[in-house]
Amino acid sequence: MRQSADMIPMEGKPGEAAGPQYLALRDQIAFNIEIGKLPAGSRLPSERQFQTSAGFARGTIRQALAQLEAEGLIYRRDRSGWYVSPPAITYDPTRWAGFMAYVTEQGRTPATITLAKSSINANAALADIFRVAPGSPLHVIERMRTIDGRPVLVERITVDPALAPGLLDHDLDGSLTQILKHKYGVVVARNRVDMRPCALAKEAAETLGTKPGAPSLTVVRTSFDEKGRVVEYDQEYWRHDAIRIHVDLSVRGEPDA
Amino acid sequence: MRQSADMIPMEGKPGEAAGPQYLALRDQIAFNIEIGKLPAGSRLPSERQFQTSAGFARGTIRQALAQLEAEGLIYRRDRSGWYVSPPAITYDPTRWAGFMAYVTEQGRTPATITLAKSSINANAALADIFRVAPGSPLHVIERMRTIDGRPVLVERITVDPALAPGLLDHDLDGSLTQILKHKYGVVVARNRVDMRPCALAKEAAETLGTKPGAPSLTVVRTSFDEKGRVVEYDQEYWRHDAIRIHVDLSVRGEPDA
DNA sequence: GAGTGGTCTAGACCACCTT
DNA sequence: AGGTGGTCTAGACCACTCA
Repeated sequence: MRQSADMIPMEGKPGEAAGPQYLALRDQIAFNIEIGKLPAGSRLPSERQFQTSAGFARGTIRQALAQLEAEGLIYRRDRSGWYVSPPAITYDPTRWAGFMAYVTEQGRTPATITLAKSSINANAALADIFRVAPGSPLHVIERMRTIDGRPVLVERITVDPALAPGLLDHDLDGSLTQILKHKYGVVVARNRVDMRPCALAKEAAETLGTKPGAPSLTVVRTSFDEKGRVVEYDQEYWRHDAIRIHVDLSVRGEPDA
Repeated sequence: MRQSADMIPMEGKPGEAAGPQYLALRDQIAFNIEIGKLPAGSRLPSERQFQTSAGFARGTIRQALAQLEAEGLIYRRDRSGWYVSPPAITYDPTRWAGFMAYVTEQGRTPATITLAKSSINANAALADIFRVAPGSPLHVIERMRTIDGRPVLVERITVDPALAPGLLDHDLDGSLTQILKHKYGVVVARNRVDMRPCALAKEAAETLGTKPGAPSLTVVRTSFDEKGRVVEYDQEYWRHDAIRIHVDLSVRGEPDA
């Protein structure tokens, strides 16, 4: 039996200030998410069902959905449908725990899939980061990580083989930092993290099962050992609705806000 | 004299892998930004000029522009046009400097405009944060901040009047933390920062001169004094292309990435 | 007042996921 | 095979900005 538009009947919402129609539809969907009529992970009616039930053109529907996506309330699975976003994971760059630990702590189920491992020759940018000559060999690992089965990030890790020869022969689905520490005696002493909102490039979008341009958060992490050598250079692309940054600090330096 | 589409002639770009037309147009525009033909702050040709020169329907043009906006390469000024984004400001939540200091340090010109100041009664959420009874009076300040004349953030600051009576009578265009420290002897000892990508709500969008749904970064900062009382609760909404987070840390705790 | 982006319509075909 | 979202067209009118 086909599912009709009103199998997930949307509640109306008390009148709002007039505005564009797509925002009214956005409000209505957001309202239904808030009150739990559309629980996390559930699927929204199809765009064409909205067309019928809401009476707008499909473009208008898609504007409302794109707005909700930008807000992090819903996400899309390419050519499958729109789904309500699960809660985000909180990430604290000053705490020293990895993905697996974070996610487990927060009552969710993490998983890692290694997509590719290869050896490349350093281009100018990488040569500069690792302080090696351009063309030097570097290990590159590409992984995808999921929370409760939903892909939330793709990452590309670069490691200097001088510090970890034969690294690619290990099982890389766990903690890389652990492998570096226990198998190679390489210990991370300093960490640099850069974050910025961005949009998914085509490739990353494909492996995350979404569309190029989907909003995203780029996290670039550079790890140094006690001698200041770069141990690990990790570029992560997160679904923007899956992560939340939290930092807790005591004062040092001069207040001047 | 009217400006014709080819007053900013767009360079063609070496052939790319086939894909949607809007991505091809995106690549072309991004290329022209990279090579400096479209410098930071400059205005792009109008959508209708693109329609003529690129030969696509306007919807397709707008898709390319929205993609570039999501990537942070361009931004819009409502009903005025599309502009190339200036470089982002780097923000380090572990460093103890305010907006004015950051921006100046990075060779840019900051400014603050106080939009509104008022007294409200705490709702449930705020009462919980400040540990006061619901309905207790609270100071609320709304400000907009600009870099080189471009609005980049709106913020809403809440302060407990018990700690700073008469705060609203001061000039609030400078550093609030300074005022609290020097006029009221209130010193911030601990700081909590939460960040997450989001989309601008209607009001914030209007004051930033953009459209609801424009990508954005929410930064919520809670400041405590040495006794653990909440001194300042600051909700900031940043244009997502204006900010970049940078954290530099030494290891503490257990590595487990 | 001319031009801009913002919103909206009503179609169409396609690639891909799902069953 | 049927349904989904992804892409694209060719119009239209509006609110607003800017000179």
